[in-house]
Amino acid sequence: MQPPPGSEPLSDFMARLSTADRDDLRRLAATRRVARGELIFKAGSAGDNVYFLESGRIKIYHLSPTGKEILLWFCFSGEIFGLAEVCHGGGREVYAEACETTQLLAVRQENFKTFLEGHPAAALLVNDVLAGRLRNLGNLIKSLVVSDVDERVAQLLARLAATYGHKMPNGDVVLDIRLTHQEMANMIGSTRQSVTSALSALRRSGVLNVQNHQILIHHSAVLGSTSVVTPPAPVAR
Amino acid sequence: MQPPPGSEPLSDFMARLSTADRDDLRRLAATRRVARGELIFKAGSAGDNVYFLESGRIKIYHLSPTGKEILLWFCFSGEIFGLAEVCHGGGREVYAEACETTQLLAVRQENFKTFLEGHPAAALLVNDVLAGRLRNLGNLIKSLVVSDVDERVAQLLARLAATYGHKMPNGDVVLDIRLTHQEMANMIGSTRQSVTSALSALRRSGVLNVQNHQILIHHSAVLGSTSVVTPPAPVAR
DNA sequence: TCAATTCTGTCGGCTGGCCGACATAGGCTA
DNA sequence: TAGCCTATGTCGGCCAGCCGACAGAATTGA
Repeated sequence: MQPPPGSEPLSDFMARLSTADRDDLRRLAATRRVARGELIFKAGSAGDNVYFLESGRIKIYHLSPTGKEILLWFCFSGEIFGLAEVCHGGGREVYAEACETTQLLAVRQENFKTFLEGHPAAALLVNDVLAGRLRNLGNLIKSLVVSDVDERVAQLLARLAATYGHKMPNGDVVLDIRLTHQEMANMIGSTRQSVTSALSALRRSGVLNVQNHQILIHHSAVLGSTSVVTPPAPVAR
Repeated sequence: MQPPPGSEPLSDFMARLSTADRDDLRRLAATRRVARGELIFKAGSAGDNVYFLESGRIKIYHLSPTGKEILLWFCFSGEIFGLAEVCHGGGREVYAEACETTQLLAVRQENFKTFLEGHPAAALLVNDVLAGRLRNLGNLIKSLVVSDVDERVAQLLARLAATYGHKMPNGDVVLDIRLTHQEMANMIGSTRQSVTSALSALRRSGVLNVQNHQILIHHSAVLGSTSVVTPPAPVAR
């Protein structure tokens, strides 16, 4: 399977840090345990900390005035989050919520800046992480604008499978992140009902199977076929 | 006027660099002149350079398989661009095109990385720029999902006015970036016609005026009122 | 073990806004 | 000054997909 647009491996910040750097960073950090459904921070609050996920899973999202959740991305073990506003100053614009019981490290903004100044490799790594997220959001915007719901669901699955899927011996890919249709809808700007129907369409056409909350994507399936490799010639102007 | 969501001043990378750092960077750079409509890079090409805009204006966009342009952001004088893919490795995913005659500096990827390693302040500045763009795209996604076209147009104008508008003595704001309705549509995922009608609606309701390609936003107007400051309580789950 | 709650699946009605289509205005070029 | 090209303005048909509604399945909690 070719890497679908928007999938970025190597998001594990802590793992990519050198051992020495990691130890230095750990010395600055306070640990914190968060239960499922609890907020780590919310829009409007001061962005005084940067966080690192030791275990568990959190989601970063906007909230619309009517309470609709716009899910921007997940963070898994090892990932850094909450630094966009910290880099920039000003309050949070997004919410960070634990999807399951989560263990995390918190580092105060000033301390993290000082740390980066003394650890150039870490600073470049942060660039990398931000750049990857920027690409992801750019791709999401593209698909919001040009793709219909069925396509967006397929692309979402392809992206998730590439990043978090487990490859089976026969080439199939198993995705065992427990996602509700509602959450998927929040990730692609659609509704619960539309995701349900898109998924059953995919199941009917045989590209995937759902068994007890695991999604099994068949080996031959070309999901999210909006290829990036052969863009059309730029339009004449 | 309160700062609308998604507006980020201080995007002028070069200006925020210290004089010494700027000189060091200039030594690594080749200059290049690009005419209006010319591409600096395109999706699929190798991301071997980072660019700095000396003068002019460029736009960063995706292209859909059908040739539709998805405009992610503009860069103006002093801004850095083309680093997301460079940080990350891999080819370009977006197009960079000059909106007018443009003078720019090009620095090779490896050299820029080395430069950042030796200039921590610059590396932090890059973080800042990326973080700002990440926030902007996040806000764009939010508005794509929750706002209708009329609202999105208003938010776009508010954002542009905050970043690039000139304040008049009487409090009105003048926006003199020459944008076609088509370009605006490309920035908010809509169509030329819908932007036209949204703009005339705004004109009719008296919040703005258009005279020879300048948009004049009335002082009292509260454009893009989707405030970030008082989000509703998170939905119970 | 039995509520209580949360998810999944399906259906129809309603509509925002996309997509032609066409007319006019404005800006460049010669 | 005429001619060309691009941008603006307006209209109507059409449809993807949102929304409400409801039933059944699956989970959770006590």
